[in-house]
Amino acid sequence: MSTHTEDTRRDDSGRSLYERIYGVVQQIPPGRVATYGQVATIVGSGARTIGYAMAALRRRDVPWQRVLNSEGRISRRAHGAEDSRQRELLTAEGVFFDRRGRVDLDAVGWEGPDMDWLDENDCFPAPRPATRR
DNA sequence: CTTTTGACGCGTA
DNA sequence: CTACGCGCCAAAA
Repeated sequence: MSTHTEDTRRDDSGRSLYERIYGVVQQIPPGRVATYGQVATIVGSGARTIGYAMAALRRRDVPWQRVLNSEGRISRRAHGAEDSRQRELLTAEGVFFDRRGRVDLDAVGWEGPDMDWLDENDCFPAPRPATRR
């Protein structure tokens, strides 16, 4: 089909940036969480882009619920409220939220893909998310 | 082509 | 703790 408005940003393996992002998120194991910034560093883009990709997500094979913000909280949606489903899904896989609605990134923060995976997928290492302050 | 719109992060005050 | 600014940038309008 000869369109000119479709996504044309591809890497060497023919994947769009969003597809690469989804590929990274799929590596996060159950019971662990990554941050938007962490995924961004891994794919080499800005943190907000990860949020856009999650918002645009239509596939069901991507564990989007495991991506939290740098505070270890569920980011608010455009409407202003948190997604209660995200918290349910994480709770169901054993991720504990404290009274302030935060998870302990030091305890459940994902360490990222191993070097081989990063290499094969043209990604970069990123620091494990940690509790700030 | 331009403008708008965000599931972000971090420094500062 | 809250509030604000600004860099970031793909996608849709």
